[in-house]
Amino acid sequence: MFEGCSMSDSLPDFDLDRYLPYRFAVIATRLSNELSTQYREKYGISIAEWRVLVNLAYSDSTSVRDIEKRVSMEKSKVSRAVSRLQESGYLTKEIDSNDRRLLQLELTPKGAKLVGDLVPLAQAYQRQLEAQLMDKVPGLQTALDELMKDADL
Amino acid sequence: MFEGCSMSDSLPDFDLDRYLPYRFAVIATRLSNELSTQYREKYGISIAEWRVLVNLAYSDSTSVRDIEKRVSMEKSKVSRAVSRLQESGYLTKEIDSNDRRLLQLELTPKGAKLVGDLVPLAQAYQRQLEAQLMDKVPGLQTALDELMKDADL
DNA sequence: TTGACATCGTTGCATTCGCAACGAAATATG
DNA sequence: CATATTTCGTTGCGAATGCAACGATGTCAA
Repeated sequence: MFEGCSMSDSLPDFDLDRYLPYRFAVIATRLSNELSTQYREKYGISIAEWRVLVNLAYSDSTSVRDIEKRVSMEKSKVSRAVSRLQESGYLTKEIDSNDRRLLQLELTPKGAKLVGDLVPLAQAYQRQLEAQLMDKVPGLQTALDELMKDADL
Repeated sequence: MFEGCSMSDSLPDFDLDRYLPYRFAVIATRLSNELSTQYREKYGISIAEWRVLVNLAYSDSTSVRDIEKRVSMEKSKVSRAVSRLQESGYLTKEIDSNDRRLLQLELTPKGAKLVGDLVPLAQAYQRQLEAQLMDKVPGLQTALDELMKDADL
């Protein structure tokens, strides 16, 4: 009841363990790291690069801007991830002929093969999380839906 | 059904929008930034520093190690945040007399006053999130409880 | 008691990050 | 048309990050 209050100075009550920004930060870091260590070691891919690859494979995003919005990553981060992936031969950059400011990104066969290797790892991890969460999955997902809603304003 | 499958190459089905590590990363970044811009501008405090302050105020953590575990931050990150806060006069560092490897961190009155200013901002943001989530809050929190469980293994 | 081992906090270093500024290209305005 | 404004992707730069190594201290066992 009087948690966080000492004798002389009185701080407002505050429950860090229920505080959502903090909880999300802790869990997000943990989930990202647990998985990314797996594919970093095997394939030398960073988290940013993973996101770019998956977006190219599973969404209509073809430009840096599209990915930036879809994944809410800084465009400089996307740009550098794309460059590294291109140097490694996982994707190609071409200038969009309709709007020459835009890039047309495309997975190479080598890139598609890499995604084919990476996705099963991700799926296995997702299943592991869902097994841990059990019946709490639907409630979690709908809450996440709500929080993702106005992500692109 | 056949999403993510093009004619020649066949990628495994994968739904990025339900993928938990990705969703947590996006939301966590968004929540942290929205709040931290508020107090960065007003008080010049970073996210790492905020977490150290709140832990000192609202938990029994007094050493760098305690905070490191509680908040799952790298110890170097904690160490540097602590140093900055000390330089600004928000906390004091003393060597633990029982175990001289440990630090005894303590908020100064100035630091306690800062926390008293910061926490209402955090609470207002929490209320805003809960208002958006409505009845989805309990389901979310129990799911987060589950995911935080083995955080300290 | 002594020496091997573990723990705590700091620091060096290479990498990554976010932000702002930039050139090129497209669009809007006059 | 001319030119002001906006958009896209890249890059420079200072700050932050993660990781390993380190000195200092504590613990454990021979």
